[in-house]
Order: sequence, then C-alpha cells, then structure tokens
Amino acid sequence: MPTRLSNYFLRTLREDPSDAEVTSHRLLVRAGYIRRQAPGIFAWLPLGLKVKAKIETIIREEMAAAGAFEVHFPALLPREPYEITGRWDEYGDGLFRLQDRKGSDLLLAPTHEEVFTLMVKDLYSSYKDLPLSIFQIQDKYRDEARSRGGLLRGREFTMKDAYSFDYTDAGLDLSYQAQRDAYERIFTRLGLEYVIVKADAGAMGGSRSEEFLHPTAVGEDTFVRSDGGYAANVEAFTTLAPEAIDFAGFPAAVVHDTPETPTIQTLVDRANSAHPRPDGREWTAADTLKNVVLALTHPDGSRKLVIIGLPGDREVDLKRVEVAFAPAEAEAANEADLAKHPGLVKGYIGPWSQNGAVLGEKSVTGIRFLVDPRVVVGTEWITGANEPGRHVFGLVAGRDFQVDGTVEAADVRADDPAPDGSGPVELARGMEIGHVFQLGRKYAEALGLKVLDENGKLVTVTMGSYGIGVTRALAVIAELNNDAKGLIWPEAVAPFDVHVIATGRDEIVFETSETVVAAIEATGRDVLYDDRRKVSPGVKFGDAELIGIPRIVIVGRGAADGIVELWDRRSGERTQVAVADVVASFS
RNA sequence: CGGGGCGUAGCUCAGCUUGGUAGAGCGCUCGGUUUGGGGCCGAGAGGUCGCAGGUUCGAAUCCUGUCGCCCCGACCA
Repeated sequence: MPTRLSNYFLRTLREDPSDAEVTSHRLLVRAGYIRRQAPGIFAWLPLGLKVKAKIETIIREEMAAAGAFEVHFPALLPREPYEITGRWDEYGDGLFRLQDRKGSDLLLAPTHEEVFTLMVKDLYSSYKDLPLSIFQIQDKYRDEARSRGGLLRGREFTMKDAYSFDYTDAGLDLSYQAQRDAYERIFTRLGLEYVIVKADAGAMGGSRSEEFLHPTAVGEDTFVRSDGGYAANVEAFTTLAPEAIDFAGFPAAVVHDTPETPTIQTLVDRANSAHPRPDGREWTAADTLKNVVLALTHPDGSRKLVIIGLPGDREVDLKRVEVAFAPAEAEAANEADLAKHPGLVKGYIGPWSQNGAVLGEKSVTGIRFLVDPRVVVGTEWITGANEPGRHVFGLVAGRDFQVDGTVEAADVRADDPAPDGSGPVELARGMEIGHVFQLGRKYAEALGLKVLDENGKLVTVTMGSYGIGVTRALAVIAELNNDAKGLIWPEAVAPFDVHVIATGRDEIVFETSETVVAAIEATGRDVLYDDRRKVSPGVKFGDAELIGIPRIVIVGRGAADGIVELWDRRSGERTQVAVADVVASFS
C-alpha cells in the first residue's frame, strides 16, 4: 500500500523556522523530517525516520560484508567501567551523569569502548575466538558546550560504533583495514565525498587514527592537503624541518639596544632602521625567535611552565598545543606564573643572556624549552636578551643555545610543505563523518581483557574503534543535496522511491493515479502518494519540492488521455509518458 | 565561558522609540467557490505579550533582575 499524504503524519512549514540557519537544519525542519525538542536534541518524524533507516541499512550491509556482528548496548550505563578507565572524570562536563533512586551513579554513554571490552571479556578467553568485530547503531549522548547546526552537532545523535578485538598487532592492522575499506564503500554509496586525513591519536592512547572528513564550508575541522596526496588534520600535521646548517665561521652573536620593542612588529621595524642586515635584505618577522610562555596543568594538578620558541611570523595554535601536551592542559602563562621566574623579562625573553642560558631544563630557570622544528641547528635568530629593551642578534641554534626538544605548536599555513614531500598544502574545512582508530591495548589493559594464545600464555587483547555519525551523515547529505525550493535526496537514501501527485478534481485523475501507484509498487518501489482532494496543485508541487523525493510523477490534465508527467526533482525536467510506460521509463 | 541577536496566536512576524489594555499573513474550524504553481469570498476558534519584581491612575511598551533560544568564538576520543 502506498503512503497517502491525505493522512500521513506530516506537516510542512511554509516559512523557514526562526531557530534554524544552517541549510540542512532549516530544510529538514521545514519539510517535516525532524522537530527540535531541546538544544541539540531532535525528534524524528516519519519522513526523517525513513531516511535514517536507509542510511543505517547501507551501514549494516557493509558492516556485515566486513564480517562485523551487530549488537546493541544500553545508552544508560553504570559508572564503574568508566571509573576504571578514568573517563568518568576525564570526559569532564561533556558527560551526562545521573543517579538512580539509590544514589548510584549512571551515565548516558558518549561512546562504548568500556562495555564492549567487558562483554568480550565475559564471553571470550581464547585466541581462537579472535579476531572479532562487533558493532551497534545507537544513540550517543554528549553534553556539548554548544550544539550547532541542527543535526550537525547534537547532544543526542545516532552513531554506528564498531570495535575490533585481536591478539596481535598484525591482526589489528587487518581489522582496521577492513573497517576502513567498509567506510569507503559506505560513504561512496551515500554519495558523500570524503577525504581521509591523518588524525591525532595521542589522547586516546592509540597508534593509528584517521578521520573521514567531508569537505564543506560548514565543517568544523580544518585540515590540510597537498596535490601529491597528503592529507591531515591540522592537529596531526607535522612540520617538514629544514636541514641543519654548518655554522662554522658564523659571526658571533651581538647584543643591541632595542628600546620600546615588546612586540615582533616593533622589533622588526627597529632592527631594520637601527641594525640593517649585512646582506642588505630586510629583516622580517621570520628572522626573529618568539618565545611563548605556556602553563601546563597536569592531570595530577601540578602546574608547570614550558616555553615554546618559534619563528616570529608564526602564532601558537592552541589546538596543536593541546595535542602536543595531552593529557596536560595548556594555557597562556599568567602574571602569577611569570612572577615566580624573575629571570624572565616580559617582552624580551630569550634562551640566552650575558650571564648564561636562561631557558631549558639545565638552565638557571629550569624551564623546559621546546622549539618549532624549523629552529634547526645552525639557524640564526634575533631574540630577547633577557634584559629590558635589549635583543641579541645572530644567535645561532646549537651554538649559542640548546633546546630540550621540538614541538608541533606553530600554526599551519597554506603553502607550508607537506611532511612527506608531496608539495605545498592547502587548508580546507571539513566535517568529520567517520573516524577509524587503533586503540591498542589501553582499554583491554585497564579492564583486564586477556586471552590465552597458541602457547597457553595470557596476552592482552588489542582493539580498534570505528565510528560513523549516522545523523550527522544524514545532515551532511541534506546539506549537499538541495536547492532554493527544498531537499533533493540521492536515490539511495530518499524516504520514498517515487512521489506521485494527483492534481485536478476529476475522478479520472484519481483513478489513473491509483493505477500508476499500483504499477510502481508492483516493482517493489516505495511510493508516497499525494492524494489530497482539496489541496491546490501549487501546494502539492511546493511540498514535493520541499520533501525532495528525486522521482516525481504528476497525474493531472493528461490523465483522460492516458498521459502522465515524469518530473525529475534534481534537473527539473518534465517529460510526458503514457500511463502504461511509466514503470518502464524508470529503469 | 566571552561577543552578538531574539523571546508577542500553532508558524513567520508587526506593535515597543513617544505607556491607554492585542494585530497581520499563513495554518486551523465551518460554509461557498476554485483546481497545473502555495487561488478567492464570508463566518469563527486561538495569545496570563518568556518569568519575577518595580515605576505609573494605567505596562507588550519604561526600569531592574532572571530564565530560555539562535548565531560567532572558546571548547569538543
């Protein structure tokens, strides 16, 4: 039986909802797919549910093809497993926590590593049972500081999360690859362009991690890519360090008075006017070494300073810093932090002074000193001399100062060279729609998931986790497939296969429509039939465009002659066809 | 958490500057008319103007506080 619009649970809105700005959000609400319940929380109406189910079906088929079994866990879980892995606390405000009547702590799961691990621990104890991949499609809860864009970033959202279990690293590589391949097939079937980027793996304790990003201006992630095929999340980008330079014969560093030069720009101006380069070129910000003082708060609560030296034309990227120092949290040092180190002269900080090294664990301050990878041995710098109003020129790395190491903290810019030598990179915005992740043994270790191997020895299992944001993918598809009139679904995920519209008041129109609908349904297609009697054609056309089923059949003024119209939602093209030929024209 | 915008009928909004007791369009109900682009006519139902306090004879309107929502940023395995 067709779904008849005359009594379907659907109401389209004539105007844009006032609380939706992002296209997908606006159209999904207006066309009657979803309704907002609370910020970042949505109810699903019949149309929306059908699209969601189609996406899930594609995912299920590909998961099955990849050998993964479907399970389903509760969203409401006890505290204990998350306490053991530390995530009860580490998740911070992002975790929905609650208590039952007895006062026991519960949470609404943001993701399920712990309980999947425990389930496998419960049931399996031999290497013979591995590898294993299991997955679920289930709602996740994260108390986002700011949900946005309707379904794009919600506090409740549907996710496909899969977990793999192996007892060897090689096995994990295979399981990971199987999921990764499945993701490529899934996103291709969904018609979603994607870029696989290297992602930061640090915070989750894993070894390999890649994100599937859909390139789009509404994306929240910035990534870089080169023409030569390199792609990485900005957080995971590594700087291509230049070769070390032989500094033999370089002139000795010299200190100049540089009054009133607390910023890079004032310093460069002063250097050019008072101390021009011997070779006649202009000094630029890139010739200066900027030393940024950060305060790191470690998980144990201790607060320590670290100083990052980077070329003066670069800014510190706090996201990259976050990754570099995780799990410690980094922020700019405050006055109180600086007050503890009177040797640091604000605005004139540098690794060197007349009295010896100032920065570094072996220096008088003992403050850890890390530099940008571009600061290689033999590079010459203008930097603070640790005296008010004075800078040192020609300070050579490796000769005049030593460092405690390098750090990826500087911002990434277009035209920076890709680390694999594949050329300059460009910056682009993307929306994360999938993430594959080698967790390694972190969770298995914490929760005691071990199996006996071929030699009868207990070995800790190694795991992977693999996520797809189902509702986010739906939103991205909507974001990608629409025009000024409404949605235009790809056939693979459209809520119905065909939308039949009866226009006019003559009985022949409705009789013909019934014939057409029945013929289409006989081919196994799902039909939405607009059989509303007292609704004008304009309203029906408008609704059809808003709802966005790609294939529309209009039964109207030609009905008496056995002629109907095929309307391609995407191209707008309409062609006349005999009733008897409607089905044949679909193939 | 910082910045901006907004809370008036089911929806989209006007009214607020200059205080006088509630409006429009759409939607909904009834009757009629109309049927290839959101048509027309008539009659209706529907709102403690986010909430609380204050000023005033009188507050949607002015003042104070508060709550909520949206956007940008911070944040976000």
